[in-house]
Amino acid sequence: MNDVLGTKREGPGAEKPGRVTIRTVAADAGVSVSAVSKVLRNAYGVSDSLKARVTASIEKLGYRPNASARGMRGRSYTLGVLLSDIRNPFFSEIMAGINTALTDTPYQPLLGVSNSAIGVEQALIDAMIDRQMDGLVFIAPRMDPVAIDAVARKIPSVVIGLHRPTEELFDTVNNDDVTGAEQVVDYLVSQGHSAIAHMSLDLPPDERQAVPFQREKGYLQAMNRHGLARHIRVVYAEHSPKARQKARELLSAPDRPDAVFCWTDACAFESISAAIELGLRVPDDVAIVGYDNSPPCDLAQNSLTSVDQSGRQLGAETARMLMERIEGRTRAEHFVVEPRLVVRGSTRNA
Amino acid sequence: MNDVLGTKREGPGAEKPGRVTIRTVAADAGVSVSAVSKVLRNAYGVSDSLKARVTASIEKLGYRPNASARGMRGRSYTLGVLLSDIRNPFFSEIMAGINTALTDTPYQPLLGVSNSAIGVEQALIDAMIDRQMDGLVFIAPRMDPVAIDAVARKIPSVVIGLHRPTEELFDTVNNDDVTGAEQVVDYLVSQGHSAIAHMSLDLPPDERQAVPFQREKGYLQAMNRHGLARHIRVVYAEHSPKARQKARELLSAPDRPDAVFCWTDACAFESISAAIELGLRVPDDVAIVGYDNSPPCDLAQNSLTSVDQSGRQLGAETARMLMERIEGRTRAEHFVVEPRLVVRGSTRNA
DNA sequence: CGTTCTACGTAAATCGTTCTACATTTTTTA
DNA sequence: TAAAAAATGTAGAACGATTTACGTAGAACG
Repeated sequence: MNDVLGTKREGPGAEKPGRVTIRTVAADAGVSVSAVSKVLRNAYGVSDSLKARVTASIEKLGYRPNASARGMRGRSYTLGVLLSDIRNPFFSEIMAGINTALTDTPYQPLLGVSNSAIGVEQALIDAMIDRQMDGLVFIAPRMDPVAIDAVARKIPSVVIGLHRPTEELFDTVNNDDVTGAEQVVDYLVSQGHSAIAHMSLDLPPDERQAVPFQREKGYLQAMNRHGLARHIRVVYAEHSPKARQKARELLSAPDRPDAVFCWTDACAFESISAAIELGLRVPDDVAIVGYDNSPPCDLAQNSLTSVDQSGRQLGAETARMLMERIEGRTRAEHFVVEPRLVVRGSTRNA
Repeated sequence: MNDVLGTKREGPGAEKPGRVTIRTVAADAGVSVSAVSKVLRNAYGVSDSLKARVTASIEKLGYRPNASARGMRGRSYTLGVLLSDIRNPFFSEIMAGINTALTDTPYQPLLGVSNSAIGVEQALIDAMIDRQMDGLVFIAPRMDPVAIDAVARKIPSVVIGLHRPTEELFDTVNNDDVTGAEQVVDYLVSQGHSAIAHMSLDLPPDERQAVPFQREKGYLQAMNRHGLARHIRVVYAEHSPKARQKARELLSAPDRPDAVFCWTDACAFESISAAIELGLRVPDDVAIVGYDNSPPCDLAQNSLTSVDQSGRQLGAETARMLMERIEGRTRAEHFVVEPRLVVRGSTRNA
């Protein structure tokens, strides 16, 4: 009922059975807790002999620092990754790049999935800040850019898929979407197409920095440059199920385009599906192009011509930049990779 | 240089500017820190008036509890989800189910991605334990089942995709893979097929509880039941790129099967690709069946007959079970959902 | 030989919660 | 109306690390 002898810690060296903490290590190595902490953090003022002793004890006891305790004092060594759509196979390439770049660093990436729901996205960010994450990666966020500013003011952030070349609050990582889209149109024109339609994402009109808008911009520029202004036709659709319906409408219209440039692979797969359902041959009746060059492009049933933007590289750069920011860099960096068109059967007969 | 007035906390109510903690709230509401904590945890002994006052202050100040600090004392309200393969679209259905079930609970799921690498998987688990996660979800883990036992002894765990009906240390969530596989074979036989091959995953021979093994078992049972023992043929392949090669070999052999049952959709998509590359028609020359009924099955270019196991439901059940376990349930629960065959064009002409 | 640096260690405060053990009402019961 | 029980609130000790401020040897210096 009352304090039985032994209920409370008995002297500085004692501890609960089974639980290995920094004091267990200190006791085992015969040094102070602070000394162990120094070794853990590679801090200044540690002799080789002390370091060796402590390291041996850590190894022997299988000690692992408690991340919550660390989080209370500063670093949690955890990076939050905000994934707007787990279904997008391109994003998994990015993740692979991030994971690889973080191997052998003390940082651990943990993902939150928002499914493009803005409310969820904000809640997820709050949850990550509550959890003392050291930094945040946004992958193709849907939320209000102003809200991102607010977050970046609180915590080091890198955003993938948002064009803000003069942003100072956070770093950005992108491919050159305008150029990529132009490449697509240039190529289709070179193949003899002229009635080239574009399928984009249904976005609020103020999101000029968003990826779909940039791709649309490249499409429009190139169409105009080729003197195809009268063939310009942009269709807006939401995500997958709706995209197929829109594609069906587009492809069954009397003035059907002879090529469709879809803003993302997923949309292109839906378009191929719609074409097949309508009895159209790809590419003979209609050529189809996607964006991201995600793994399914390579399947023969898709054989989708697409724009490659090297997700792994983007991911790796992102991880590097975020770590730099956490270590203290304050000037923003904006990384842009050049996209590259990969031609496959959806635009050309084998 | 030395302690300037104001450097240290001045009395219990003072705090660093900008940082809203539980004491800020307590000061604002004119109550004790413990009282606020009680309100936060819905603990016993709080009057309505006190609760109202505290809630108002929390709202007004925009206070959010620090998860690290909570983690130090017990709950971190974070659930770790171990995803063995982020590319698998079926897993994203599971995630959607988990997310939905966790909305309006205090728990936040965070994902770790292992890409089926066993070393990474173990490291990820350690990282999650270091971060004081309240519970763990394993989605189709590849690691040694004995290692899972060790983890489950430390932290409440639910495992999806591991058949252990008598396990007491953790809960499991599955569909009945044996039945599902039997349904596939039964259906193919009813459609007149007999030379039905099976593509499975290349696994160490001791993993009897793993999903691919269960599906193979169902395949074998059904084949035998139909008197098709001499047609039994199982091909083992690793993940995607290798699977296509194996499928190509299988389908270009002189004794080519007239139907292929693939252990998972991804494998089936690769098989369709291989068939097309070889100039074979699906389903006329070869019928193909997958497992999981993931979203791409529905695309016309795949039109893949597949076994549905309702990922959303599995995910929701998982979340429920894990929360129960965290709240104290110790008896294991093993949830099994009945699979259901969804017939599409890959086995039947439209 | 006394003084000043370094290099190496340590003690103790601190981070923001939770939660046990009381203290103080208020209500119920006898 | 006194005693017991229930309801409500508080003080303060954890939790496990980091980090500041210092103490103590030697080494280097004049």
